[in-house]
Amino acid sequence: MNSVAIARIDNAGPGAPKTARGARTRARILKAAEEAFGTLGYHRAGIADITRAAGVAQGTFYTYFAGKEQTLRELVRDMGHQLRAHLEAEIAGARDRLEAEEKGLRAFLQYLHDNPSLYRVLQEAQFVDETIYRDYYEAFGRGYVRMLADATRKGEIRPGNNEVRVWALMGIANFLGLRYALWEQDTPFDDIVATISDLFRNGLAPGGDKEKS
Amino acid sequence: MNSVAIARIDNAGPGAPKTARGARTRARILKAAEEAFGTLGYHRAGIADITRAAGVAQGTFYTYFAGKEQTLRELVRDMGHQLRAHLEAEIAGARDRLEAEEKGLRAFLQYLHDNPSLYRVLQEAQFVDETIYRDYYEAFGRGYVRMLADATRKGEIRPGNNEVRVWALMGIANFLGLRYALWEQDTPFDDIVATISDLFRNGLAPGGDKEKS
DNA sequence: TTGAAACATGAATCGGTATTCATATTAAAT
DNA sequence: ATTTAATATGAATACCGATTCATGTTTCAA
Repeated sequence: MNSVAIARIDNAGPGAPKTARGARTRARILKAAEEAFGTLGYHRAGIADITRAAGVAQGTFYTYFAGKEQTLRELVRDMGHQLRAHLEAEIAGARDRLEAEEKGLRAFLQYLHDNPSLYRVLQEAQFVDETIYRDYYEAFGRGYVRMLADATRKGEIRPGNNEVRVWALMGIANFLGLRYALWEQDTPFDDIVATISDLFRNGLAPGGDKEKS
Repeated sequence: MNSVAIARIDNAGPGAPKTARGARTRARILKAAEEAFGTLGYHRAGIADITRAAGVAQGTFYTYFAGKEQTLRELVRDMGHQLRAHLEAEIAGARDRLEAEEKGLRAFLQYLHDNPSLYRVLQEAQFVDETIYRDYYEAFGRGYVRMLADATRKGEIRPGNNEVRVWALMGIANFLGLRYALWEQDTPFDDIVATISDLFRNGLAPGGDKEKS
């Protein structure tokens, strides 16, 4: 009885699978959780919804996850990695920072359109445990600031407070994504990117455009 | 028994108070709900938390509100009105659109700092009932687009897709507010406004500043 | 003053759901 | 083939919190 209890406790953590079968099952559950959280939302989604979609019994969930919240945590981490990897690949060919911003924004909009769960999972995580959310954006922001610093050094953008800029840029992408990639696709991504590109190249103020390369 | 049931049902709605005392109580409950939702979050905040803070019994809550969700709905409406009224007043003296954007951003940051509940209540509403959130931003956006259209007509800003711009601008304010007004106040609002103002006046691209008035 | 409507109470109800557990089944090693 | 660890099961548990309701108290008009 005692040994059983200890075994349970040791097992309480993530319980990494030790078998191919286990790995498959765990992955199925995680994907099912992403879908459930993404469509129903974190609170409305029950463990039952997740396990039903994964095709396993409710108890199986706890073989691999310590609870609902840990699952959300892991999902945010995974989805963040995926997104970042995707964006980095997409902006790889850019000649300069402004072009990278254009490519990055377009890629982000498209990615959100194709993976709508990302937005909801991430935003909801904010209210389940704020540190999940903060960590995500602070990590994202740190990398972004580094890129802007490089660009400043290369003379591709004006000197300025790059940290503030980064949060502004993340806000732009976030809201445009919500409005034009998730809610209504009534404006072509090209138009959106062109509008924001014009903002970055010329600002909002009137007056002659700057020289183009 | 039947008449009682009917009376209950008729009463189920908002149950507008008919007495000064009732009005006071309702207002106390609403303010308590704002605080509870703002600090604990919508899901964690229980009716008991609200009524305790308001100094009334749990049942009293249902004398004035149909339920937890309706309360959130009403809060978002109220807080939205307040914020908009405040911002309109703050940008009233602006000479042109760019100055209005500066004043508006500074006022928004300050308002968020002073009323931190706004952010959380609004953002969480998104996942309780998306229409609450959409309505809020679409209403906000409509007014904003009108202002940019005016500014375009007056030649204060470059022609462009003002709807896209508005969503970008709302995103900027939102993220800067979250980062610099709610999370860490490590950067003076003046610096933030100056950075964003430079973005609006000159873009990110290098090259000579435009003429100043 | 009095009676009815409005307001207030708080304990009980009631539904829901995250988590546990005793019990099978399956996979790999000896 | 046998044994043991890993996986899987799903009903039972256990808790939580939104809502209700029978009852008491206050307000206010007549």
